[in-house]
Amino acid sequence: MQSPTRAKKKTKATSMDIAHRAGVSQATVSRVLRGSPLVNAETRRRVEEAVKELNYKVDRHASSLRTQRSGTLALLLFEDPTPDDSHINPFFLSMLGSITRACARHGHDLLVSFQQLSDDWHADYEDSMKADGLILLGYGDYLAYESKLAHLVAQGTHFVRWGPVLQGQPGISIGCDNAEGGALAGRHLVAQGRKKVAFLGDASTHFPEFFARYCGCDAALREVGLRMNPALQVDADSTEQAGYEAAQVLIARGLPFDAIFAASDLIALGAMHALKEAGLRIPEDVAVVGFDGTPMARFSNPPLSTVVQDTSKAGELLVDTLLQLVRDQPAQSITMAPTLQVRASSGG
Amino acid sequence: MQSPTRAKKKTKATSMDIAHRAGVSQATVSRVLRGSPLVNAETRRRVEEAVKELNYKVDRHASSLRTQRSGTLALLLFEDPTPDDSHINPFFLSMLGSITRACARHGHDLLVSFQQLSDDWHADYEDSMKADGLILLGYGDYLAYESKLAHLVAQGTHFVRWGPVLQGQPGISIGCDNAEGGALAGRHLVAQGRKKVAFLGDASTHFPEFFARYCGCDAALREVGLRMNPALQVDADSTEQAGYEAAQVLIARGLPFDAIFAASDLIALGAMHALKEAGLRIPEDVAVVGFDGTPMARFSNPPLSTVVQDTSKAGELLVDTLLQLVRDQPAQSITMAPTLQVRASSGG
DNA sequence: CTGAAAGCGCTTACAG
DNA sequence: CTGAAAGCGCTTACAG
Repeated sequence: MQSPTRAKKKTKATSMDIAHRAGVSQATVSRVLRGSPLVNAETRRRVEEAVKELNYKVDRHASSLRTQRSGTLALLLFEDPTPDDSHINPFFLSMLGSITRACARHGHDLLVSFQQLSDDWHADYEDSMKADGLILLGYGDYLAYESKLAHLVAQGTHFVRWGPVLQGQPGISIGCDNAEGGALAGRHLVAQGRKKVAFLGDASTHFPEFFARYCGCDAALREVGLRMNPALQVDADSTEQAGYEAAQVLIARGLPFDAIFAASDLIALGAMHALKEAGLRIPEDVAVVGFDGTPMARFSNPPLSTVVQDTSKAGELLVDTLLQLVRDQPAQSITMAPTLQVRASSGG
Repeated sequence: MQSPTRAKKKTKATSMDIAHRAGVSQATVSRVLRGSPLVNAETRRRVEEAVKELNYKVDRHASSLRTQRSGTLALLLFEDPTPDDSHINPFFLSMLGSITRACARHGHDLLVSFQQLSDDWHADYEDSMKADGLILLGYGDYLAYESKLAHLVAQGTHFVRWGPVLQGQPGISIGCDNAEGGALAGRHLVAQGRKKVAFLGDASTHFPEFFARYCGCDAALREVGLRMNPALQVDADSTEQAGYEAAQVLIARGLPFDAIFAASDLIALGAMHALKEAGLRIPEDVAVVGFDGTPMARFSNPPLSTVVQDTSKAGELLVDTLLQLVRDQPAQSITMAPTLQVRASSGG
């Protein structure tokens, strides 16, 4: 099909056109559009009419240039290393959804961008005035990340980060209580009579979120005199493939285990795959609990128990907090409480 | 945790500052930054050095105001009626991901926004100069939609729509060959020996995509002397809940059927739920095929056969085509070929 | 309550 | 190859 004949783009109406039509000065048009209280009601009416007739919209760039505010927030999503093109972590995808909604509710636009951890992102968006503030999202090696955050703080950039609230960390974070989430999983597994809980996911200071989940689970086991066995921990980043391979490694070690606590749902899903291939029954032989509360956890076979992070609320909090920062109001880091969703994978 | 003492925001460097520092005029700075060929190599070097030292970024609003180009594309995602806050259709979520990537590759920013079909979106983004062009995404009643598209064309707005390429439709579309997708499903079910294929999803001109899927499946059955039975069709929009309810309605009708072709994966997932509750075995009693190729299709129980739309390629094509339009280059609608992913739900 | 005027930070003819 | 100057479309003191 050929390109249809395109209507020649009409030259856009400006506030000058509105002024002429309404018989007022351009300044008055601007006052009406900004909702200034010092405009006569009748004048206002005439202007609004002209605006409607000419289908006028304020030019965003002119306005932002003058006010030095863009009315836009930027969401930077990190992925390092670059994953398969089509499969962004579903947890971040739902965050993206709720952040977009929260922005809309607050009358802001949202600029979305994927970044590599290695990129020179730390000085771009706000300096070029594209956005009034930044939302940072993504897994990745925290130690590599921290200096960039410090740089942002030094530059006076407004930003919030999704992630754990850590001692002395630069900037403000909104995050889930990962230790509590781990404890939820651990207590549940203990209640199911499990004693040998394996952990799939990196458990070091490079990934403080995973590490806290591990520690929380360990703490829960210790409440009843048990503990995590480091020999039952296998590194994995948050992909199905990594979970699959990690579970194979775990099985190959030949040590007995009766439960897997996976650092994310994606890891858990991959692990279940490997368990089934090895002829292990879920949950009879091995109970599995994931983390994140992603949509697909409900649909897996068997349905996956998971520690749920409320992405809706998280998105709202991220945007709220960032907007406070942008307005130079005091703001603080927030830790959210996770909940446990028990399903068949852990024999609930 | 209290807000950390924020470094006082330094006043941003402007091209004037760079000019002073490099000992040239502001105009020359601008030329260097825009890559103008008429700048002396040594001059260029000095300017670039100053830019680096002061960490200067071109002010986007000033630049856009002057050039009347924003370097930004807007993605409008329609949802009507408003669904549960957290669950955006996963198919659109992956489109969002691939569109974001494609934009980045082309050096454009992406503004994301959710819209209600009823909103006054048709004249906003481009008129306010926020974006150079629009990408339209979303399900919804096409008949309600069409007049808005015509309006966009009349206004000379640059846009592409994800959706079927229809006769005489306003504007340009990139879409999947839904009839072919339906045929793929139909032929496969026939090959599995199924004869009574039910269809879950609205099959009317209001939803041309679903309708084409239905017709394509029907055509495939007719190739072997069978046909779709309208009494085995139940309306459903693309949610799990609707699929669940539609399957219950179907079962309640009491007519025999040995396969379900669902208009989307979400519908299929909901339907499988209802089938299992009714004691029907998948695929022994009823084979199920979905549509979209969403990630969770792989994880369902049993894994769901589905007609796959390549979201990666779709995102790339949408952005490419829109950019052609923005540059006033000829562009055309494109129909993409779907593929069939056979899994256990259809006894493959 | 309203208008005239300055200025936000760029880009790009125009002149040299 | 470079600079001086106009102007993109607004917002907001300032004066009345």
